[in-house]
Amino acid sequence: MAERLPEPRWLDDEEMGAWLALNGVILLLPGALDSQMQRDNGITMFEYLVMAMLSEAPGRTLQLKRLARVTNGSLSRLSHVVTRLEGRDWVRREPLADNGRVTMARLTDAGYAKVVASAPSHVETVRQLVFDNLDRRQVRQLQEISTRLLRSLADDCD
Amino acid sequence: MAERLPEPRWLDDEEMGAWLALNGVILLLPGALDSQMQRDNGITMFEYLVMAMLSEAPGRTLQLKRLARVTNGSLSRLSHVVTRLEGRDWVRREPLADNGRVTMARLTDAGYAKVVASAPSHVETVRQLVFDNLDRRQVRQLQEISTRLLRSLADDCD
DNA sequence: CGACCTAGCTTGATGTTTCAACCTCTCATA
DNA sequence: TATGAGAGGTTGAAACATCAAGCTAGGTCG
Repeated sequence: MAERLPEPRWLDDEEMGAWLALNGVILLLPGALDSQMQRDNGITMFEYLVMAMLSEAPGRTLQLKRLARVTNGSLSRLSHVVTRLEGRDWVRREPLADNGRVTMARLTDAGYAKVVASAPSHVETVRQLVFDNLDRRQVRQLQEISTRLLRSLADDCD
Repeated sequence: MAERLPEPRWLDDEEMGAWLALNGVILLLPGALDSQMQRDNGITMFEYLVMAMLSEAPGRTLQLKRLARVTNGSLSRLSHVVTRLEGRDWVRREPLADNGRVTMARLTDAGYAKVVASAPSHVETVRQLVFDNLDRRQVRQLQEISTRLLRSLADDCD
């Protein structure tokens, strides 16, 4: 449990300040987005993400593995979600003829309609919670910073 | 479901890029922190946060309502977590004599020891996942940006 | 004093995520 | 042409969060 390492590299004041603020954001933002989506559209943020990614894919179809990657979710999580979405007739699983171990997920017309109907209120929320609070310069900084963090998070779980 | 509002204020390219990256971060970072904490210390990130906040409070004691606020969690969530932590003898509930409807949470000595033992590996993880990827300037930018977002998130749920 | 109102907290049901185990199919290799 | 390894996917159980309902103690106002 206790590592035998020397003194840990503690955070200094600037780092601690940044960390507390970031921590609050990653704790509150997902919840805020989720509850808006649930209230206005009756779906999870993650379900929306899955369908949104499908809606932009060629043929509105994507392999589950690939879908898992673009949504930053585990394969297991995705499988459960796709099962739920199939139950609502928004997505259908389709086996691939020439490769028996991949499964494709295809967005149905009803699913596409659902995404289209849910998008406006979602974008408005993102705007209110994120971009209305930042100026142009900060938007670019946010992208640069997030991209760097994302890179180190991504190798972690690949 | 469909608002009767005019055209939504869609995101432009820069905003969309920033949003996709930020979205990845808020999707992956909590999971990464949680799984490190679980693996190395056998507790949830949120349980750690609760105990860490208590460890810095005067008398290692805080009212549940207040504890809920500083951890950015709901009262209900907190109540469940405190029950779990009581079962492990890390926290104790203590009614307040002069006001029968508040409940205090006090960190036990064992709980304090647990926080102290868990801190180093946690800090190391935060460093690897966040600060090792940023330069000094970006740390300040991150703080400024996160603080702004946090402000708009906080009035949302008060 | 007595009836209501609200703050603070708890609880149980429901839904979602995670974890570990498992299955099936492909491909490389002998 | 077997055989083993590993990729892709599924599933059930356990852990956790959220939601709505409920409970009790303090105030408030008639």
